[in-house]
Amino acid sequence: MRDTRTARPTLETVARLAGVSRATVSRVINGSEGVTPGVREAVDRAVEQLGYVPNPAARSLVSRRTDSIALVVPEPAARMFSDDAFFTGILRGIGQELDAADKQLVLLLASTPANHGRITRYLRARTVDGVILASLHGADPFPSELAAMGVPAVASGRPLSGGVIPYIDVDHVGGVRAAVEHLLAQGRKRIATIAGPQDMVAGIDRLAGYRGAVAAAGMRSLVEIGDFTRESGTTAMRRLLDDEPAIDAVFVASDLMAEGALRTLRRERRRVPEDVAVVGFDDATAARSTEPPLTTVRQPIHETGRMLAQQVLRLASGESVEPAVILPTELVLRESA
Amino acid sequence: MRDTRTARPTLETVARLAGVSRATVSRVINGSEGVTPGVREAVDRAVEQLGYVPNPAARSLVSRRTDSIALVVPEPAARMFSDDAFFTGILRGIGQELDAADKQLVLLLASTPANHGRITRYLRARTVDGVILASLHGADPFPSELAAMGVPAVASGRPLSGGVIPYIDVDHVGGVRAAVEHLLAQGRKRIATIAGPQDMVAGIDRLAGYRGAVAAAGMRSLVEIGDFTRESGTTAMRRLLDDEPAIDAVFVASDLMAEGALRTLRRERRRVPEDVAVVGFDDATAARSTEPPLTTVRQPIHETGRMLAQQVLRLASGESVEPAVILPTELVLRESA
DNA sequence: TTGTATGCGTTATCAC
DNA sequence: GTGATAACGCATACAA
Repeated sequence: MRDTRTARPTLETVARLAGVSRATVSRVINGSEGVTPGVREAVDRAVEQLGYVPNPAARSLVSRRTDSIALVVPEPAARMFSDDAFFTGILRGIGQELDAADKQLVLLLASTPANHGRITRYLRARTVDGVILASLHGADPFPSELAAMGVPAVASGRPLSGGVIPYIDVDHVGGVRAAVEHLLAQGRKRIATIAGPQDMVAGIDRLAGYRGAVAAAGMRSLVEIGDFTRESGTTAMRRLLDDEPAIDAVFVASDLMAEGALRTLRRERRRVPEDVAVVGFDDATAARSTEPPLTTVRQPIHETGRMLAQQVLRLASGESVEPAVILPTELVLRESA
Repeated sequence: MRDTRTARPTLETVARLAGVSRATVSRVINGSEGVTPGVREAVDRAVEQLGYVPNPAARSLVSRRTDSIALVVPEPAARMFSDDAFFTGILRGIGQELDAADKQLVLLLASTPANHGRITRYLRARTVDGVILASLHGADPFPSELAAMGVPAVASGRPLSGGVIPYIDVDHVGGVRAAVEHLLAQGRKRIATIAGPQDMVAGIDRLAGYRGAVAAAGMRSLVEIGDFTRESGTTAMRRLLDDEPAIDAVFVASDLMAEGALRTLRRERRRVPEDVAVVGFDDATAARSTEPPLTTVRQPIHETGRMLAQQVLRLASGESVEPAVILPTELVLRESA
């Protein structure tokens, strides 16, 4: 006989206390239809009294659901995130939705190649009902692997590897177009860009947006590539000024790089926005505190997280979802442009 | 008869293919001692051929281990993290250690009170082998709750609620002392501080460190309280200058607030470090890029994460650990002081 | 060294 | 409406 005070109660324990069968207790726990109110009450009391909590392993073993969703974060992404509210923003969006659906979040940090195998194995074991992919770099193998394994999965950002799984992304091109048009409306004549890395969707699409908008205005492109860090913004801006001193505006593909660019402009004694207008992208927290405050393209980070969770939950429950959801971006006017 | 091509293989499937019993396969999988090399090989081949992966639910049901650790992040913490590499740094440290131990990370975002109950239930269900608490705000109820439930748990940062569970923290006081002594060695006469919120350990301990070091030098304290945001640094610095124009140095309890303080100083035309020396705390990425670059107290974030994971793994495996581990901080000299 | 048998705590399919 | 009872997939004590 086991010590009832220390051993965790099971369905059986509850059933005995309530004077019913395990099956009935299970029905009450899972909110099944046909249970007499009186019985239901008795069971609820017993559950309360014993502090009973269902064993997820046992439940999952038979139900074949785990009630948990994995978020896979490749190392390059983790690094990118580290100086920006992007990661935590997405995370909180995801958390909110999973919470509402009573699902758990399992975080998989894909750092090393060894670890990659571990993750694949983990996912193959169906330890989670679905997967959210923070696939920020180019040749990410996860999307196709997951598709092949038949695991419900959605990606954050259009996977470069092709349309094998549904994804959520923001309207990079539209956002950049709005930015450039704003600059044009101010009468800016020489609009350059500091682009992001060209092996990341955000880098690629924002540059494409710039090229398109500038071409539409009959202007020439003027491009420097950065890597989304503040430092790269500083040096890219310097190169830009060297190449083309007549620059009167620059669209920078991230706020962090824009901070760096502002720094260079300050050093070079170019007034912002009088001499050179600057527009960033992200609407990071810091964009409010730069000098001058940064005009930037806001992307709905929290909403992206929520959407990711919503879609993967749909997939996990057998529904199908749109192959792509593109969330709107918005130009936020401050003082730098 | 089930379709062998779609159904996931089980121990049974592997056993048949390898021509042995389930028990033997289980032994091979779990690396038990006494198994004939030949048999082991046959099993490995079968596993490989079938792409067999153990079912975690079944395994956990019988073994009573889940091979996963939860990280509980209260909402205030999540918000704090959002503009700083702190969260991702801790996360990567934890990830690295859990990875090495082949454990999974379950992220629990404790946002709403409703959600709090959900989390407690989840933890009580022993769905994880241990818990890491990112308990950054004052009256966090989790430490005592977990202690009462007997769940292996460690906290990041000394829990204000008292010593109910082991914790990992950094040497706030020592770090601040080094900072103040550095300022004293420069001959600074009027050293103020911008402290953090006084319901967070980091806020409390850093202020205590400042008071101690200043008192030891026979000087008076001069304190303004911020909330760790850039904006609060800006306004606190302004108040400080109003109250005591003769200030020639300030220790700021976070780099983010220090950025704000630098901004105010720049506006007030005070040269840094000539007129006013500034020392921050954290060594955030941005500390390298401020103008001038920020002298600051570095805390070993990654190491903290690793230590958290190590300790909780020890607890989970039945060992006991020190009630507190304090990691060293280090003064990083740049140009602001 | 290997195989047999049992139980882990649920859910679900039956009868009643 | 409720109660037996059979899986679910694995680890392990015990036998052989």
